[in-house]
Amino acid sequence: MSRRGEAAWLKDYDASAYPPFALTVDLCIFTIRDDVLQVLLVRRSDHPYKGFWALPGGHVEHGRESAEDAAVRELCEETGIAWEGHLEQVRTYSDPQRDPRIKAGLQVASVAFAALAPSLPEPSAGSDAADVRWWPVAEVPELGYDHARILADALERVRSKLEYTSLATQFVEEPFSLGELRKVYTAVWGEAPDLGNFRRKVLSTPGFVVAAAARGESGGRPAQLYRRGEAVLLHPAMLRPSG
Amino acid sequence: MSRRGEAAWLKDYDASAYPPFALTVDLCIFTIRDDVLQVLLVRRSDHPYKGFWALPGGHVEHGRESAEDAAVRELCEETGIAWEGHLEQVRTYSDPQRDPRIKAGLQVASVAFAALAPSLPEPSAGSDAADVRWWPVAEVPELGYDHARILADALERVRSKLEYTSLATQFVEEPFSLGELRKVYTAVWGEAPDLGNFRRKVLSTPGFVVAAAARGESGGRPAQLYRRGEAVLLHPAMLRPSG
DNA sequence: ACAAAAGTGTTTTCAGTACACCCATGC
DNA sequence: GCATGGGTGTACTGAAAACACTTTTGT
Repeated sequence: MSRRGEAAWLKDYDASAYPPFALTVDLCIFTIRDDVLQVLLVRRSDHPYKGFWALPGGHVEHGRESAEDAAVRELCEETGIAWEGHLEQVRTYSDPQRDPRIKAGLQVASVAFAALAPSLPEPSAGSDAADVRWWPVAEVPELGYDHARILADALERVRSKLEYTSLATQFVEEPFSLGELRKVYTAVWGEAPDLGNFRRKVLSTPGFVVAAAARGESGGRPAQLYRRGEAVLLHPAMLRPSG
Repeated sequence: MSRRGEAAWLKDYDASAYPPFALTVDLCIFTIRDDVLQVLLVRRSDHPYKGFWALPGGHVEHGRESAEDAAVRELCEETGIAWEGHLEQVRTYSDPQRDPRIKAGLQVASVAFAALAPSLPEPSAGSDAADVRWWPVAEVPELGYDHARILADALERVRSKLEYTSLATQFVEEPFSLGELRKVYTAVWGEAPDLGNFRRKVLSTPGFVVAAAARGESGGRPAQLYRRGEAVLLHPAMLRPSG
């Protein structure tokens, strides 16, 4: 097939033959504050679901962005920081009834992402949000759209990814101690992995963490500090305490 | 928020304010034929990528379907059977440049699915395909769009899901012998798990398989037959031989 | 001295690995 | 008998679980 051949059919191509979908992204931005897993929610200042708490997100800009690009852009707009951490596509939600705008002839499909971050600055409400705040995942209020479902899926994804990847290191600021890293697992799983076994598992997995020279101080004995290693997958997995 | 309140803003909602996306599904339909993992491909009879082999798929019907619904419908159209097996959403591809129709002003986002099936009837070419056939995954030709990438992602998903779920049972017809089930792992991983260890792992996992009364005959000793159990997750996972 | 956090051993238990061996059937 | 596929046994190894214990700091 030649480039010239492509151009020919493109001239005749009728884009309007296909009814329009809107493509949006929804973000589950997780962090750990006060040793508890928290998620960023915004209170909607516009219809639909005006007044409801919901996941931050927005429209993918047509012709210029992928859903991933849009997620990074929205993350920046919502949290005020240039995103550099891990961004995980969870899944896409496209049920026609999931967004009330179907009644106006618009079917909205949304690509959900999970983002993990070390503790972030307190966010400030943007243009399209009446309020923004971190919520402990156990205390989230009723959410608009199908965001309760999306959040549940994202949470399960994060929990299980901790088991077989080095994802937990995305929640801590470098350099970090093994105690800090263990707190991540404790917060996400709701139960603390055994201290000794945890240390052995992390240190015996090549590339999970790499030692950093410095030592910090807190209340007790200074800890050896580490940075993130190159390893992504854990083989075998670190199993959560109660299966 | 009242229903009455919703109706009010909907009247003023301008759906055309958002540029149109097309939403499609791409299907990686896997089966095992001749003890080899195979995938269904179609040869495109229309632009774009006319003449290229590609994954089957098509447009989500606006206002009437979710991507999952569309996947089931396309599966039926492509393979001629009412789908009852497992359908796994892999991820969504939305890079503006992934589909040449962006030059005609249409950005096409595609939700990819992986479907697993026991051996299916030989497919016949449908209206929008010049040819249809099964391809061993090691021998697939050059593909149109970004389908090589999609297929690679789906393959990796299937391979890893065999490790920690009972997904393999979706590839065999009930009732099945453990030898048949083991062939699934062999085909997907490219290496045979140890016979004895495999049997022990499967039989010791509650709900992986349940014994069926009948016994079959082939060339050798008749095998105990099984049906799929209720278990979905394997804890701990069954690891593939070479990491 | 004592609290707090880091870090080390040790014993038990269990699961994965590798491989050898026995069973039932058709030809 | 022997090929074919089904099925069992066992010794070796290594990692996970549970828990006790020691070390180094701040106050």
